[in-house]
Amino acid sequence: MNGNYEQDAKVFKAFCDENRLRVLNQLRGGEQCACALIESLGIGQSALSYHMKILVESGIVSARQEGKWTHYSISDAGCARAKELLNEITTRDEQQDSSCLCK
Amino acid sequence: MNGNYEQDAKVFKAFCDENRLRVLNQLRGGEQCACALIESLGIGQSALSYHMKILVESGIVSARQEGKWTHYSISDAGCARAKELLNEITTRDEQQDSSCLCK
DNA sequence: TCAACATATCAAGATAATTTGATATGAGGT
DNA sequence: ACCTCATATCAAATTATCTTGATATGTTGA
Repeated sequence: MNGNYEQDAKVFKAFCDENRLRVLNQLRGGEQCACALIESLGIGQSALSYHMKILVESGIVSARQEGKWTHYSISDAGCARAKELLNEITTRDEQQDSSCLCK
Repeated sequence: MNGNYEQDAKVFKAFCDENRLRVLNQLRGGEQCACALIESLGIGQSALSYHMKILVESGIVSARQEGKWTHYSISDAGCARAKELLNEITTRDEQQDSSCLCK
């Protein structure tokens, strides 16, 4: 763990909201434009935009502009990074000693 | 993806708060009791208890009572579950068709 | 049983995240 | 240039999360 908890927390924020999980689930089928997401999630345009911004900034989703449409897709690099992070966070660190002083 | 987004989001909430990431990082060194965590994180007793509850309920941490002390440790099963989930969420689903109707 | 301690819970306030509606930006077509 | 459409941004209201201090619960040892 590198110590920049704020940055790491940001990555996982992608996954800790129901609407964002719904978006991600839909993107598992492949690239989608905003209009398709709005329709199938039954969410306001403004709310979707808000969540997509968080997803893109976390690195988990990438956005591609095509004329007036924005197409979103899951970013392999971003996901790989998230998996690495999760591994790191949950793997024992032999450098640390665990001696608990209480008792 | 199973569709219970609320439950899945709960798992990732373990990782999206700075203080919880600090706790997890410290637990990578092995089991720790609450008093050790309070001291090294410089956090109030009540606040730690709040965060530990979230961590335990997410399944990522397990608690072991020993007399008046509670010892916390990273749960291998919970972490495995989180990794599975993350994999599922970020893996392409061939069942879904990705046709985007716009344009 | 009582006092001391560790942790949990509660209620209040503080802060942050989310939703909504209104407006801004920017692309395409006329 | 103008109009329309897709998306982004903003401000306000709502809701969720986090912190703090006070109190409750449960354990240990005298």
